[in-house]
Amino acid sequence: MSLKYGILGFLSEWPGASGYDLKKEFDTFMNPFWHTHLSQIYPELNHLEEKDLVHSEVIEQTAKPDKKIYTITEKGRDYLRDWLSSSPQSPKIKEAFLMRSFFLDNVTADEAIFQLQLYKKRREDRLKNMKRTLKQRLTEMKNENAALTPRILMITSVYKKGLDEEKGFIRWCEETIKLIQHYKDLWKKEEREEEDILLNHESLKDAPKWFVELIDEINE
Amino acid sequence: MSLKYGILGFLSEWPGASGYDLKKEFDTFMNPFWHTHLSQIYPELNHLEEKDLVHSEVIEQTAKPDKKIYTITEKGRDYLRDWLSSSPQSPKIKEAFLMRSFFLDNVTADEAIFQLQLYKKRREDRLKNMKRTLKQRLTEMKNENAALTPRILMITSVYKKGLDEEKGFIRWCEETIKLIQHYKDLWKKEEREEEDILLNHESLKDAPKWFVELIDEINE
DNA sequence: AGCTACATGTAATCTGTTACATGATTTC
DNA sequence: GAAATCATGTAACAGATTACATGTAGCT
Repeated sequence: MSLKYGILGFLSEWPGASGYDLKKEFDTFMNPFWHTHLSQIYPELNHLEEKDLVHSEVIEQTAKPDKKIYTITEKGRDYLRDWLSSSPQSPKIKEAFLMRSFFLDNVTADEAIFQLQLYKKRREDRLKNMKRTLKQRLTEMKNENAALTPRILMITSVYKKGLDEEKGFIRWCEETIKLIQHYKDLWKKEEREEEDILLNHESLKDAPKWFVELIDEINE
Repeated sequence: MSLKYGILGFLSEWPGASGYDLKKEFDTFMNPFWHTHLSQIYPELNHLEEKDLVHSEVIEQTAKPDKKIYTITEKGRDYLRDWLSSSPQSPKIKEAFLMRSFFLDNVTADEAIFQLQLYKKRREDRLKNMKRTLKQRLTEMKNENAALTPRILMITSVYKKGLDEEKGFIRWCEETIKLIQHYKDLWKKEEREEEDILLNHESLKDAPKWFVELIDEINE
């Protein structure tokens, strides 16, 4: 549903991209907020052209396969602006790893910690790549034309959020690992039942700070 | 792909839920990380039962339609644990509103600000609902059995992240609104071209702090 | 009289992913 | 000699969404 707008949005600023170029952009520059496949891009481009929202031109190349480059039409720009002005919906969230974490009491504390460490690494890699891509693009833009534009503002703002998302997940993994380590004994069922740790202020005294704060926040 | 694990995970802790019950849980308790539809839940439950991962029982009700309640089998628990121990993948992010924002230079500054205000409201509503749900569940758990369990730890940790996500988006909307307001003139094309604002330290002196910091962070 | 909650499903459609197909050039 | 890059697509399958179907009880 949103893919077509991503394509139109990208073409609105960088005309003359091919389907293959677009895929590379989704994998790098647009990676903080969207991903897709070539097998979805090509039919979508054909569909957009049928509706006269984009227009294509075949470029013959030597030593490389021919390519079709696309330009957005005026009708396409209107269509994009209509979307940008339509009422934004509440996000439809699917965070597979948070779902996993929600049920991590089903495995051992060590396994849970291991999972969080692995996921933290994935997010660290994403953060590194994002920084690299942003730096590269800002440098390119500076070299071409050093003027600050609305375009650069919005890109920077979205990247700020993208980078913060990665940092946020990395921090959360670390905090959650500490939490599990602190309460590791709870995972050993044998040691429970006798003396239960209660969900009250005294028992939470030396628990990680954020955990205590959350319990407090919820109880006003 | 992950839906079945969400169902198994939920049934692993709250046995005796119907498809209808599960939908309510996805809409409330599991809302911070997943969403789905009844028309996806019912076939999935039948599929899980065919594979002996869950087992159902029809409960006849008076004044209400009959319902089928589900219990996870031992095979189902193994299947869930296998998933929980499998290697977590890098997230496949689709944030429609960030994509929108990335292209908001295509509409006026006022329209962009309006969009961000609307989206901020959506996130504020989500935050309120999440807090309400968490408070309610923690209260229920306390009343039943005040013991701190791995289950409660993981739920709390995931909710901490869910709440932070909402707060993070709300803050980002506010910051981005301020940024657009600060650079509003850039959106009026006529006033540009004459004297371009450069992407350097002097021109960024009175720009929002986070914006300057990001530019610095990227340049090491 | 109309709406919401309860409860389970199917059908049609749309979106997304993996696999397949082709073929030249460049890099390891 | 194998793998990656460039380049465009189709086909099959999996997952997600909207619409349709049915019917009672209770609330406004």
